[in-house]
Amino acid sequence: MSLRIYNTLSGKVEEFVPLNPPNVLIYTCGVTVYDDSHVGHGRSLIVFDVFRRFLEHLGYNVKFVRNFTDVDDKIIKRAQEECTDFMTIADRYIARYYIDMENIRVRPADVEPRVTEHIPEIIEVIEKLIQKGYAYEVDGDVYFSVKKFKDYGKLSKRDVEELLAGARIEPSEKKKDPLDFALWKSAKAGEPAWESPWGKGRPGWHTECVAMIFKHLGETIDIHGGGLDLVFPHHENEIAQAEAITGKPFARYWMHNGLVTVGGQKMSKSLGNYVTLREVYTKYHPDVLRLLVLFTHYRSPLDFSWEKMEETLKAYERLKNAVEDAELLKKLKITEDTEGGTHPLYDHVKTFEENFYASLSDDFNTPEALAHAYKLVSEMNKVRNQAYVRGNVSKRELEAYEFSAKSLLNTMKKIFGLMEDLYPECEPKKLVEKELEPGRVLDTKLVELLVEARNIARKEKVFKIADFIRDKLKELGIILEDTPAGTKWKRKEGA
RNA sequence: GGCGACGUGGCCGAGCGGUCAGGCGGGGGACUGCAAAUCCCCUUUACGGCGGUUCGAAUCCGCCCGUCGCCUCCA
Repeated sequence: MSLRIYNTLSGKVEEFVPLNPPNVLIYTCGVTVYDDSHVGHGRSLIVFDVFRRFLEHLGYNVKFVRNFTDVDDKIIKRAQEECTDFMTIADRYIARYYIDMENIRVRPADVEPRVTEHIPEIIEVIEKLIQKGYAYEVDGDVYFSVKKFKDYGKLSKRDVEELLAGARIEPSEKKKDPLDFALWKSAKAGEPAWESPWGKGRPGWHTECVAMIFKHLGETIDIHGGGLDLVFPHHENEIAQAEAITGKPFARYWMHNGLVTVGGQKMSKSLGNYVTLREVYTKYHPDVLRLLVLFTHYRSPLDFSWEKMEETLKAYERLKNAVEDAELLKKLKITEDTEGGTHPLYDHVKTFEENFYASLSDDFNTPEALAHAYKLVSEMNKVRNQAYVRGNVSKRELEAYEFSAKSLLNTMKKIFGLMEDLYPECEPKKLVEKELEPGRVLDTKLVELLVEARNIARKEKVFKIADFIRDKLKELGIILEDTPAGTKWKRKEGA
């Protein structure tokens, strides 16, 4: 089945055909490391993390590059505020970024280049642009001449003349044309600077991605991604630089994720309406955030709220219960089969898997894919309910349920990165810097002991004691559920 | 002002020409000592408004109303 994705460049959903199959080259714009990442960054990171996993599932050999902008105005400003150098700030937030990524289960990219480690490559790009007549130097600054690049505006569908009308020009700048953008900024006192053919200075923002892509991926890549807010001017400027140099298409497909909003407004630092990833994953299991992101189509806006997190938590538990309860079902009395033939669940699994991937292939429709997963959950629950009501499970049912649970878990784990700590193949990674809540430090053996004591009380019909134990454990973050197959206990995932 | 999105049932959120979304919530019932989980039924003749195209439109076209994003750093 072919993959179809929306290409911002054409404004249409197109069939995805890599330049050199089975290789796929992807680049996404990473973060500027001047502060902690928030949910808006998280969404973009999660979306492309899952998309990459899906491409790998399709059999592509993916090379994924995601950069760090580790020198820029905001980093320098932050350093000045803290009376330190910009590199200290950048290093700190890169370290914190990695902690965030581990916690929200975003896999590292294959290459994660830093701007400060690519200064020679950036200078090379700028030199080529000057040679080709697309850039000019003024007093140590270098600007790209937008009017020289005839395709300017093709990504963001903007008209140069119209842009010109609304353009404003900073009085301090020396550009010849208001639309021109800085490739190289001459050094100001106290700011980081590197030697260049134009004197000491530092790179402008838009050139880094071009230089890094040329170095790590090549002149034409398959997919370039990022947040919708990067379309203009950042990505437009990248195209201008890269294509001015090579004369070849820079990226064949441009993918942009919708923005995260809060109360309908864009989540951003400047508005102060942001929620850091750290805040989210210390309150909720990381899967809940992932699921929240995947429950909305990647191109639509996603309005974040804690209420929605709470709703998503419930939805997550429904998914997880279905998988986990295979274990519980096993504890019921197992009877011999009374019916022959294959259990209907096998068909539902097949349908689920087919539809799940079909949805993802249709412009990466994760909400629709999830809907198919929940249909399987529903079918599994019916089987489970019947078994519970009867108080026994047939071998045939059990096998079908286990097969379904396995399919669901494997798919969710592999593609969506969910439930990674359920039946881990190796030791689960500890959530870094996750604050230990009371429920988390309770010893498993001690909980089991209390559950056992409570069940003795239940047998003796001393419900006061039984309920007391259940209530108190709940306060400590342990949830008890009595089922025909015994008492199930779990740690609370939520706040 | 220009460009681009979007407005779906109580809420969230897919679908984008004709048969299903899905999640969350609310009500009733089954099961249970109770709770939880799960199942069944209901909440559901949903698609911003007004016209038009069509045998048929939430889906296509036009106009209007409303919300948001980009146009400056931004995932």
